[in-house]
Amino acid sequence: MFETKEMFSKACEYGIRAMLHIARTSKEGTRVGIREIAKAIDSPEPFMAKILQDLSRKGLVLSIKGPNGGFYMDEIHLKISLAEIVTAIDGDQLFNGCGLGLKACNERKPCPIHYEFKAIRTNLKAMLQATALEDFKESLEKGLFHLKRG
Amino acid sequence: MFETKEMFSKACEYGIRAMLHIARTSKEGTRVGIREIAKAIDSPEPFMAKILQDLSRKGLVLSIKGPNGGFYMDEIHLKISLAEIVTAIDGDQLFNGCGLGLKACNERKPCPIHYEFKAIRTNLKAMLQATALEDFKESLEKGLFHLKRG
DNA sequence: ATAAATAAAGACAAAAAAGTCTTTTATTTT
DNA sequence: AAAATAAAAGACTTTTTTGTCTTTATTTAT
Repeated sequence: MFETKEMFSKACEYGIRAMLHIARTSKEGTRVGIREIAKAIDSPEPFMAKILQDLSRKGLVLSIKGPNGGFYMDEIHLKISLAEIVTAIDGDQLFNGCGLGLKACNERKPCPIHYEFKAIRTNLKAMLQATALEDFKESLEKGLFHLKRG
Repeated sequence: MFETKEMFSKACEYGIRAMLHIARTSKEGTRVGIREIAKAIDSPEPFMAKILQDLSRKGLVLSIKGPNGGFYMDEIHLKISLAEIVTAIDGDQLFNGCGLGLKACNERKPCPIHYEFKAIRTNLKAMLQATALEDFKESLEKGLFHLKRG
């Protein structure tokens, strides 16, 4: 009937993968264009453009227009955590919201799964906060991981 | 731009809340109708009907038509875990899927966050599997938790 | 038997997410 | 300056999810 709900939105999945790709290719003066990014991570090009433009507006990635333009990062951007990317694209409901969607859910007026869920969320957030783009740079360069769909 | 992605779908949130309400009101020979359920958990009535009919078809809850009809549970249903409800409505991607949406992601060909993510998923699944409807019955009857939106 | 109550089923509508296309703007190269 | 390249912006389309409405089937009470 419904089926297949994932942790992150498609936009967020593409966003994380694109950021990892840019981190991998980002060296001194190297920029990578949307076409190449989309090809590298196997995502729909115009949708990818929208997501990256959003991330660029929010300062998570740098870009310049024109020939030899494209997206790139400096040392500071490599320290961006997965949590920051997720928050920028999907918001913070995954980390802070009530599992049952109850607005008024809090310590004083908890939903049934409040305490169990809080632990999971905290855990998830901690993991994503502790994981920065640069942590993957080397292993991505060595080809130990893949970023393609299929 | 996008914002506010939650862990479960709306259908799943309503489904869990409705199941908790039925568990709470379900005593010998007591049935509860869709109208009352929707009111109790503050969900859209016709949408609630669709979700419950789906759960009923899948055997997670019992129902009978006609006067004094409605939804109810027996002892066995009270042992249903939150994981079973989530899987029935949202599927198992949350527990088994790749965080970055990569179909080919596995131990041999892992995505960058594969290992970190696996731990979270396992944790989440374990928590939801370990939590059954009957675990909330008493505290719900005592009014210690709430199931309303606002 | 008939009427009333209720879930089941399925068509329909609205909103949100995902994806595409076109035009504009900025930059570089010639 | 002009042409080419690439991101930015925004309108548009499609698909999925959420939500609504109407009709049908089943059960109970009268």
